[in-house]
Amino acid sequence: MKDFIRVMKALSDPSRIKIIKMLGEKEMCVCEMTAVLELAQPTVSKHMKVLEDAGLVDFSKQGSWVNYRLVQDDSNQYAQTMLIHMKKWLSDDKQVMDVIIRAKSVNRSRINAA
Amino acid sequence: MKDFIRVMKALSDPSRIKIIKMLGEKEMCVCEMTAVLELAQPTVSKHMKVLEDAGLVDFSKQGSWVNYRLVQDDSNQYAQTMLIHMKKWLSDDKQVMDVIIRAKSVNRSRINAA
DNA sequence: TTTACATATAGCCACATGGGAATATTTAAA
DNA sequence: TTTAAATATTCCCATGTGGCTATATGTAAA
Repeated sequence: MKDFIRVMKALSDPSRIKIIKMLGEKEMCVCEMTAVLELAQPTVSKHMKVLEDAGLVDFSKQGSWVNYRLVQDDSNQYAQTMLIHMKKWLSDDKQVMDVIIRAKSVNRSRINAA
Repeated sequence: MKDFIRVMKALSDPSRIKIIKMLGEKEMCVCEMTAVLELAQPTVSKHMKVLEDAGLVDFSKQGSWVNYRLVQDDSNQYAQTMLIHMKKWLSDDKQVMDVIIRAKSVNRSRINAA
């Protein structure tokens, strides 16, 4: 029950939905998601922890960057099933389309250059 | 986005999950669910409104009783898909099994007889 | 060892939400 | 029209949560 509810709660927030949809397109670091979502960096970090605890995302470290990606393995049935649905769902949502477009052009090495 | 999140939020609470699982077995009125869940009646009514707004349940009135049931039609894709998963998911959960057993023996005409 | 950058954590605030008691509303029976 | 039962609504409280700023931690380059 708790595992299931953790997944449902994780998917109950617009910012986290946007993150899931962006990660469906490509791996991203926290600073890239922060730039695209226009949220404070700690806010994004907190969201990533919620998603990770739910079994929806994991990450690999690359220098000081943390690359987040959607979980691939089948260790959490609820998370995996929901991720499969999320591939199709909300793809035509205005807010989602907007962040995906901006995610495509974001560049981690230029974020703080402006 | 809002429709989707409404469904996720509706499924983010243990009491509402128990209600969904019970309604998967049979239609129930508010007084029956109140008895089985051991919650106050207004609490159950409020949960039912959340589930209804999410497109997960609807009801028919029978005298002063309100019979709630899982939505059957396909008007809300997210709700329908989740209900299909819920048929299988959490069926072996201890809390869920407990309420289902008690739901089977509850009798609306005897609830206030004790 | 500084310095700079990326990320995480801690602490705070406003608001959402699950719970209950009290009360209003609805419906049928007396 | 009372009366009684089922349900919905209102109001309140404690807790959870998304947002932020400030700060700590980690990592690599100078």
